[in-house]
Amino acid sequence: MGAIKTANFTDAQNAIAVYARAFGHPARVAILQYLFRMDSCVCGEIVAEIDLAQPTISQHLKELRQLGLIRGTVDGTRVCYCIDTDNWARMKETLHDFLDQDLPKLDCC
Amino acid sequence: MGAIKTANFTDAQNAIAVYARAFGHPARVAILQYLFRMDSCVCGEIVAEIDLAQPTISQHLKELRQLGLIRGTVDGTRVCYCIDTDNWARMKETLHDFLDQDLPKLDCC
DNA sequence: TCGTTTAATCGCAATATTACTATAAAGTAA
DNA sequence: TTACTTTATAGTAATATTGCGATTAAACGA
Repeated sequence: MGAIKTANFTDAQNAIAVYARAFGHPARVAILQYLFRMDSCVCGEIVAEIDLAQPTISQHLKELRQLGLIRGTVDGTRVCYCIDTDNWARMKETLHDFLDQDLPKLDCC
Repeated sequence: MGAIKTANFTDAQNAIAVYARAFGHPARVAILQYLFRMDSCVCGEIVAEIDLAQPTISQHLKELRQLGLIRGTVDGTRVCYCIDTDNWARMKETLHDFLDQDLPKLDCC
């Protein structure tokens, strides 16, 4: 075992979990926050911003890229990264329905 | 290795990651959705709702309880679970600041 | 050309997570 | 009491994740 039994759950539930795992590591949170703060494409400086080895950060960037949350475009020897705003919005919509279900304060327990 | 280097990140970044990992498994998403749908305390039926072994679900419930997102109160041989609405709201606040940073559509890359 | 810079990939070790079976604990009901 | 129900815990195996050193790849500049 050790593998998630995705077949037992709905596509929507699995999608929420996949997005959540993207934010489940503080380095990826930090990368995304940095890209938002810069408000534009950022070439190279991400490794300098975060205190992890370059291959480790490269791996985190790859995960975010594969999920579509960021884009990377080659610029000479560098690679420029930025938030993919369309996919970010899509992700937000997916999580919004889940997070924003509010309840009147329960007093049953 | 294999352990997250939390010391390299801010408390806020780590908090976002911890909450996100709670939603990083579809079974925990399903449990929370069920509790929201029931709109009250739910005793016992969670195991019947989700196609995983009882100890596995008990483990997922424990994680959600330790994070404070749900409460469990003993009722005879059963345990009743419900959303902890106060902590749920706190969690939402933490994640909202992160998720709801919007950008004008970038065209730099 | 050759060296430099930058980022990705490979391969590995350490740790974490998921899921189960078996069992225990705690209450209920006969 | 004993049998039963319900949930938690212990222990374990399989898989996933994290992180890094070493290396590679690709583009640049002298």
